[in-house]
Formats: sequence, C-alpha cells, structure tokens
Amino acid sequence: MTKKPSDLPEIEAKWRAEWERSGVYDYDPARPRQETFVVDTPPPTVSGSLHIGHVFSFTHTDLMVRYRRMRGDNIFYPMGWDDNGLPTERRVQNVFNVRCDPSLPYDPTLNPEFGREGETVAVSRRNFIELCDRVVVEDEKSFMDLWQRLGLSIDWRQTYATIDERSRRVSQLSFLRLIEKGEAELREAPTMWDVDFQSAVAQAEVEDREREGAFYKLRFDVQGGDHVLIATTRPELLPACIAVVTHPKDTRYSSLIGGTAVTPLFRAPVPIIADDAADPEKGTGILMVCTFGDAADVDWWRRLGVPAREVIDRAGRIVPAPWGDGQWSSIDPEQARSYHDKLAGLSINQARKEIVALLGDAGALEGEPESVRRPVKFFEKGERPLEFVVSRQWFIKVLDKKQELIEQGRKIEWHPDMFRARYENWVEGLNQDWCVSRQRYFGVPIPVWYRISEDGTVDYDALILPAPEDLPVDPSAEVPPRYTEDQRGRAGGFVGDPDIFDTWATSSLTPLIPTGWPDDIEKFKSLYPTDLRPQGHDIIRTWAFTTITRSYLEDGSVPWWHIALSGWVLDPDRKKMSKSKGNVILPTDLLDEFGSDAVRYWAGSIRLGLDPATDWNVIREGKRLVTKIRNAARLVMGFEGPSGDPTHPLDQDLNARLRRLVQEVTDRWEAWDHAGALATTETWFWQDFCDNYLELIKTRAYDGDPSALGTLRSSLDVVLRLFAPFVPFAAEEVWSTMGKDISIHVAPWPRPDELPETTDSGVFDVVIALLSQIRKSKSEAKVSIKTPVDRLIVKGSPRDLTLLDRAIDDLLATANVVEHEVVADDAAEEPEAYVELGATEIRA
RNA sequence: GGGCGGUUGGCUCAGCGGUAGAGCGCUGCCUUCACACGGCAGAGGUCACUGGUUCGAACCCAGUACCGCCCACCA
Repeated sequence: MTKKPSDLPEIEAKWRAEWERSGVYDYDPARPRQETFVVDTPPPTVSGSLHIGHVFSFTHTDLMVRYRRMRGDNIFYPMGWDDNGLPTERRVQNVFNVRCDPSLPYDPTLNPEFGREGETVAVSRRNFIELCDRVVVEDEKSFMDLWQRLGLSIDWRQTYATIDERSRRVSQLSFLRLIEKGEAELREAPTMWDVDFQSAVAQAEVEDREREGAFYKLRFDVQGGDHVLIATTRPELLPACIAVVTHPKDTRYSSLIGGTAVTPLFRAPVPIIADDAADPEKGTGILMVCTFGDAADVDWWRRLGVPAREVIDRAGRIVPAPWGDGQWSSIDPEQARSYHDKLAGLSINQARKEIVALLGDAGALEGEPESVRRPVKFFEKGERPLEFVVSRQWFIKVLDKKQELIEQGRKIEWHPDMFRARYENWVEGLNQDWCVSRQRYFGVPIPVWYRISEDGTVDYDALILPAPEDLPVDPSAEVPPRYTEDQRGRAGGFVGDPDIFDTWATSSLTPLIPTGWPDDIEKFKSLYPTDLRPQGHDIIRTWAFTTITRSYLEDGSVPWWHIALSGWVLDPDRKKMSKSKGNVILPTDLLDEFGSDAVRYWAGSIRLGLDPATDWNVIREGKRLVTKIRNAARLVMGFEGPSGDPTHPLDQDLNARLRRLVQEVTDRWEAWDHAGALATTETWFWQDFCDNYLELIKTRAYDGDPSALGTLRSSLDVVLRLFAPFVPFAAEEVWSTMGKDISIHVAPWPRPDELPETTDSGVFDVVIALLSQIRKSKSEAKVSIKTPVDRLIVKGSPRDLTLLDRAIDDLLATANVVEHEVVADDAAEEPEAYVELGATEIRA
C-alpha cells in the first residue's frame, strides 16, 4: 500500500468507479418503509456557481446518510437539479448574448454559439427556452462531477430536474388541486414588483437594504384652514396621493381630522384621516398615502375604498394621467395636467429630481431636505427598489393558516432546534399570501386558460383547466379541451395564462417529485413522508416554509420528520464570500489540493447550524489523519500470526476503551452530532491507539502474540468503520487490504457487543502514566526516545504496582529499560518513575 | 423595535455543575525500525461583565455590554 499524496486522485477514481459498478448506493424498492431512510435532497440551482458552501452542506447530508446505511437502512438518496427560474435565464442571456421577446415567432434554425459576441439578439420564447435547456445540461454535468468527486453516496438512478416533464406535471397537478380546494386564487391587487425583471415577487424573496434618502417637507393646503407640512422620502409619488394620515391622539393635527387637504402642484383634494399606525415621532407626524409607496399605503387604500391613482408603470416610469377625469380629481385640472406632463415618461429617480424642482419653484417645499438612511425593500436578486404595482397574480393562501403551519413545524425535529424559532418567527410575521406567478419565461407554466367573452374581453373568472391526465401543459402553446387553436385570442375563445411559477412553487414539492406522487402511489407510500430535509439555514423562509406549506395543503402531512440545517461558509476572515469581493473559494480547487477525504473531514468537523470560517488548517489536519490511518493500518496488517482473544491486560483495557468509544460515537450520531462523533473517534485513534497502545505492544506484536494481534486487528476493523462516513475513500482503501468481501460502506455499523467483553482494569492508565514520565525524562535530557534506560525505579501504591506488574514487560520493552526496581509506597497518590540515563539521573 | 445565537489560551473551536481542553501557531528536543503529512515535552487563559442559586459555576438563573444572524409598514 502506498500513501503518497500524489496517489490520491487515482485512489479516489478507483473507488468511485467501483462503488458505481457494484451499486453500493442503490436504493432497494423491495425493502419495507421502516427500514428505509429517505432524503429530500436539495436541488442546487445549476446555473449558480459551484460554491464551497455546496460542498459543506452536501457533505453533512452524506455523513448522516452513510451512518444510516451502515446501520442497515435502505437509503433513498436522490439528486435533483433546480434549473428553472431567473438564474438560468440570466445565464442564457449572458452566454448567448440574447434576450427573450415573447412576441417573436419561433425560429427553428436559430443556433447561437456559447460566448457569442456582438449585438444582443432578440429571440422567441420557445427559442429562449431551448437555449435554457442547453445551458442547463452543461451546468448539471459540472455539479454531478463535483458530487462524485466529493464521494456523495447518491443513487444516481434517482435524479430529476425541476423543469423536467415529471416535475412540471407534479407542480401543475398540485396547483390545480389547490385551485379546486380554493387555496389558490387569482387576484388583481397591488403586488411587490421588480421594475427591471418586470415581474411580481413574493415576500420571501424580498430583502431590506440600507439606502441614502432624504426627507422633503411638502406644504399641503388645508381646506378652510391654513396648511400642513408633510414629510416624505418619495415626493415623486405626490400625484398618487389619495389621503393624509395622522395619529388620532396627536394634538398637533387632531383638529384637521375629517377635513380635506389639497396636494401641492396637482391641487387634488384628499381626506385627512386618523390611524393608530401613524407614528407621531416620524417625519412631521402626518404623512401622505400614495398608491403605492409601501405596504401600509396598500392597507390604507383598501380601507378608504377609493380607486387607485397609479403613477408608476411596470418598467418603473411615470405614466400620464387624465387629471380632472374620474379618480384624478383636482381643483385645478389644468395646472395638474401641466405639471404631470413634465413627469410623464421619466424614471422614478428622474421624476423625483424634477418634482423637487417643481415644488421648490412653486414654494411648496419647506426648508432643506434632511438626509436619512433607511431600509428599502429590494428583490433579493434585483438592483432597483421594489414598487407596488397593481397586477393580476396567482396567490396561495397562507395568511389564514399561520397557526396550523406553526403546528406542522412542531411535528418536525429541527437540528439544531433553535432554527424552529426562526421558522415560527417567519410564519408569524407573514403579511402577504404567497404570490406564485412570475412574469418570466423559463419555468413551469401556470396551467390555466381564461375564456374570452363575446365582447372580446378576457373573463378572468372563467378559468379553463386542463384535465389531470393531460399535464404537463403549456397554455401558450397548447389548446384547452374542446377548443381549437384558431380560437386563441378571439372573442368567445380563450387565452392562455402567459406566466410561469415562482421557482419555490415547484421546489416546494421536492418531497413529492422523486417519490412517485401521484402516479405511483405504492412507491409514494413507501417513501413519504420523507425522513430528512437537509438545507441551509438561509432558506428557511423560502424552501423549508414553502415545503411545509405545500405538504400541509396537499394532505395535511409534514414533508419530513427531520430537518438538518447547515451553516453558511465564510471566508478565512469571517466575511461572506462573493464574486465581487474576489474571495470565493472554488470547491474543485480545494479537492485538487487536499483530496476529497480531507475536505470532507473539514465539513464533518463543523456542527450543524454553525457558520464556519474556511480554515485551511483543519483541511490539512484531515489530510494528515488520512495519512495516519493508512500508516497505522500498514503496520497492523504487516504483523504475522493468528489472532486470539485479548488475554493480556493491556489488550483487554484497550478493547474495553474501544467498546466505550463505539457506544459514545453511536450516541453522538443519534444526537445528530457528526462533529462530536468525528472528534471522539479521532482522539481515541490518535492518542489511545496510535501513540500509546501501538507503541506499547509492538514487541509482542512482532513476536506474534495472538492476544495483541487479535486486538490490533479487531480495533482497526472497528475504528475504520467509525471513520468511514467521514473519509470514505481512505476507509475503503484500507478496508480492501483486510480481506473483506463487501464495501466498508455497507458493512455493519460497529456495536460494542461485537467486541470481546472486557473491562478497563486500569493497567493501561498506570502504564501510560509511567511511559509518559519516562518519555519526559528523555525529552528533558534531550536524547532520542530509543535511548536505553540504564535503571528505572518505580514508586507507587501497592494497588498501582499490582496493576503495573501485569503489563510491566510491555513497558520495559517500549521504554528500552535495562534494569528496573519497584518500590511500594503507601503514601504515593500517582505512580512515579525515576529514570537513569547513562550517567545522568533525572527525576521525572 | 421583536426573535435567535455567540462571547473560553495568538487563531479555529470543544467542554455545559466538581476548581480549564484540543488542533493550528509558538519554544525546545528527537533523522524513531507504520507515519517528519511523525513523535516527545513546554510556554500561554481571573472561561465578556455584574449580581444570584449552590458545599462548589466556564457550565444553572437574572441583568449588562459587545458581535453575528433572522424578522419588522421603510412617511
């Protein structure tokens, strides 16, 4: 057996191929549910970059899976790819330099090259989706390579993609059932909207970012009175102002309540209303309600029951407004129109500057703007602040079942448990139903058509739904039952919903997709609810939440019994890694440099839920451990002679310590503490086994003592299995030299009672205490450890000396003692060694 | 503003009721016959702070201060 680091790639490749060939990771559908361990594997976003965080969290999953497999479980460990959604669209746009224009016709000859230069080309939706399919194949391959190099014990026969036919079918079918139950609804309402992507976004995809802004104090006239100053950071929304709100107990403004204010420039009369939600501390304590600046505006607008004055379009520009007409009432429509004309067509930022100038000129701006930093809502993948735009979107109702969803969460074991609180926190804080429709192209289409009335208007209440057996469907390309294509878009005909689902609307069904729902109910029943959802804690509010929700809505079930949360990997300086900072560590580089086992060791040394800093030292430590295991095994396997039961006290003690270790490590695993399992095993192996035991019994081992040989071999056998989940390549490599006919990864997990029943007599401790003192003497004398001890005098209690007597030969041989004497001392607490080295006498 | 974590030797972390541990780093020694990707030994900590419970607290309780994460309508 060789152990040069340069051999690692070959060794890894050899075992990968062998595992694949022999099918050690295959799921066996014939075995019953109670023997099966089902993983709801996270489907990585394939168009995202390979990240060290992936390696980290997927290793955590694999550790538990390998432990369970060795415990005898039938493992269902599938792999999914999340390929629909924005990341893929973005990548296609960049890679092929194209953009999607749904109005264009399909071009079957279009075949752009990777990395195409030149002008951006507009392509049809169908062409665009074809390109998405192309990049996704490439991306999946690089992930698969990474997983295989890492040694993940996935059953590669169980794979799916969130855009594949089965996923589309499951996603659409589940959604249709929600419509049937009244849990999914089409609503026309103000929704958070990204003006760049031009799509609705869900609450879970929104994040706050601190932005510079300024308070402007606007002077509103009060009818039959003076005027009032209203502070706002968004003066460009002034034309959309529909009311003014103050706190009912704010004495500064109480006399105004019930009255009417008039907006500057546009001269729109708006009611002055009172509401507890108004904060007297903020701004001037009185604010304007606009359609729509934020979620509070939406509430007030609903309560007022007046038509909205929408001034921002879907691309984030100011729209023209018919002042003096309908809801655009103004005391001076002419003036309103002339001001508004100056804003129409401008972007939000331009409009803000312009209106500030206009207000200033009109003398309606009080004082200097006061700069403030405040949180602004952004789409997590977006670059401009979100707006509220009225649009028609599909929602899944969640607000009416917060309590039930919290209850569902309590049926699940969270590892570590503290993340349950984060989940509950999120559910309690929900303030919108889940918007699942997106105005994008690459994703699962919403499987709905709408009837077009005889007058040519779309009747959104008249849904036309596909038959379940026809799923998946693309309503833009396919015709609903009993209609023909020439009725598309015609009066009396139909129109397909042009939108797709939010990526989480499909990802939330990952427990259902690979388990056969609903087509293979036998398979489904044997795999669902699943056992384990592994994921990062950063996506509790999205993936964990939406999955719990969908399972609950589908049949009241929980999707899994356990959820294991892995942390977020930081760079060596505890900073978040990001491409822009240039501190991203590529997992493939890591594997090249240190090997899979060492990288897995690093991941395995970190407990669930912790955000680790990348620590090169720990990875190196893993590499050293691998070397140590190989070398120790080489020594043990090199001894010749038959194995026997442990009859020697040292062997018995070592064996007893190993039995204890097995129990403790197993307990750690059962407590979801892989890091504890690793640390405990490593300490025993390195200290008890290598540094102490192996050195003490070498002489007997070379002499072929069956007690020593038996103990060495069974210890190696057991400890290798304890290490196997962490360092599967090295463990298998060594195991294969031991004449085993099965892979270590399907070998039984060690049990204390598979080892001879011995107890720790204390001989080991006494001998090690003395050996340590002798070593110290030699170290202080600055001589080699093999320097002979001319004379050794041991003082100790009669009890310790009795223990020592049973193993003194091993001690004398190991320490290279020429002559010794044992002196009983009733007062001695610890045994003491007096060492003579040549002419020098040293008391240890 | 609400919630959840953390604060232990230079660094990364373990310990979670009996008066401090590991790895790395540092210092000295050992070319040792499995392993120098090794071994032996050493220096280094009032376990954030303040009270309390206890015979006894890094560990339990209360509070404080920092740090981090999550959430919150952000005029």
